[in-house]
Amino acid sequence: MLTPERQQLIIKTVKNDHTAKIKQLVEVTGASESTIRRDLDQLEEQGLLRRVHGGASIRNPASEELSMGEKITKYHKEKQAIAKFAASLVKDGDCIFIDAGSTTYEMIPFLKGKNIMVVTNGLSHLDALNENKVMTYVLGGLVKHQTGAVVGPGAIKNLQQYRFDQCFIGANGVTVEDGFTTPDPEEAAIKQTTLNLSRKRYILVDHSKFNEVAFLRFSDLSEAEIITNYQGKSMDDYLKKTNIKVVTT
Amino acid sequence: MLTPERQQLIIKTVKNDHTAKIKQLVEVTGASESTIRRDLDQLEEQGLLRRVHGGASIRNPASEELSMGEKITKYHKEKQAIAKFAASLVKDGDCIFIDAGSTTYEMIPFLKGKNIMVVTNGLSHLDALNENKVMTYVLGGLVKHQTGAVVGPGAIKNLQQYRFDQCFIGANGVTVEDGFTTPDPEEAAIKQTTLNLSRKRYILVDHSKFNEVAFLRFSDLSEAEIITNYQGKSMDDYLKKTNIKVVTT
DNA sequence: TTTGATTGATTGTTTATGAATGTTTTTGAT
DNA sequence: ATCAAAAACATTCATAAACAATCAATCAAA
Repeated sequence: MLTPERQQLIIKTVKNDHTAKIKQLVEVTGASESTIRRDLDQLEEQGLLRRVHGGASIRNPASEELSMGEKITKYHKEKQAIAKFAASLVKDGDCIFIDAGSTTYEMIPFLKGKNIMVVTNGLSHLDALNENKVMTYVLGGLVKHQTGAVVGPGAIKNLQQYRFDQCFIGANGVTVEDGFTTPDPEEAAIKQTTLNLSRKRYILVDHSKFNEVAFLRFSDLSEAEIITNYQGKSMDDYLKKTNIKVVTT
Repeated sequence: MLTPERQQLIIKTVKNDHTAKIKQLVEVTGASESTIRRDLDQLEEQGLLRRVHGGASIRNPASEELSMGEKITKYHKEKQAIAKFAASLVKDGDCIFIDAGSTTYEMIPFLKGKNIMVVTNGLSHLDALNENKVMTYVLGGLVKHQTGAVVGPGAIKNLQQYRFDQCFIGANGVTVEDGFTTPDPEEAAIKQTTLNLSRKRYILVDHSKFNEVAFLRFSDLSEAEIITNYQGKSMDDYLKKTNIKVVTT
């Protein structure tokens, strides 16, 4: 048996049971104990599993589930800077919508103590909003467990009862031609509806979303202002269509 | 059995019962008392549980980061038994309402895998519903941060779009004269409205709520059936007014 | 044939475990 | 409140299992 094949088998076995003894792996692969140990060393080096006395286990057995607030997100520093500026636009007395998503989530600590009303479809936002003593309305509707967002026709209908001074929306792609795009149809519908109900409209996107296109378009560039840390090319083209606030980390 | 597997099992057991004796853990894992003690030391070190004389418990509610599901609740065993029976009444295809509260929360693990639709106003229920792969609608409205419940006129209006095969409601007080009572006006309104929208109506209350009266009455005894572990006096008087299922721990 | 890499066996070392020890804490009776 | 018994505890120690390190054998490529 070849080395890569054997290591694949090891990974598969460990993943399957969440844990595997050396003896099991010897039996499964037909290799010797020494070889298995060497494989485990390598696989741990690559971060694919965790060695424990007696065998191996998957990497994160102890810290089972982290809420989204605790998850490590890409470009966290950048998102925080974007969110901080966005939050600075919110004035006492405002009624605002905060979209589900990791960038908008970062706004919440910066809203602390403000006398505002927040509506959100992001379930993972609720704890943070609570901690920061912000008056919160949660959107009703189907819970999309994967992302912790509230979606569906019921949510749209519920949403239409509100009017917002400002809304803060995330996006997965931004281009000059296609505007703002996102992969999920139901979330796209929420974003679209929200934009229609808001006086001031902000899209929060980090640099990695620029010049990318996702499956569904939910708005033209001109419909909302952008808050980002992007400073790359085509900036002039973007600026012809809408206002952009560029923040630096 | 490998260390991580054993420790996972310990965590799972402790989480499930909110508390576990060393002897139980010895039995469950098949390890010796010494090993269990060492594991508990480590797990406490990692902040995953709390050691107490005689065993371990989940961490105190003092650290705010725990969801309600993990908080220590009084009469947990009893509530679990009540909830288990309640969940057994739910059949595939049902649309049900689950009220916010610690007793109703305990139903969720017993709903695992059922092909049902759940509507809830309990935000702390959402994670558990997610984990157990139950299709969930969250009620929209004002988030009452103290209890993690959705309330308010908007919530009532949102609620009225639904019709339920069954509803499972909590209460803080039950008496023959005053029926079901609860301290919070807004939550009372939710309970009342829900009862009106449901075909089968169940109130889940542990023994400590019997012959107690809270501030607001939200229903007469005859309006709903009771699931409880109460076996005290006046049972005949209660039975004249409604059906009571008594469960034993 | 030589070189380098991989393997499996052997070595002494380290680690996890469970039993045994005496100590502390809890409990219940006075 | 006080004391004695029981339960739970921390600590120690011996042992068996798992370990890292080493080395010779094997195999493939140069």
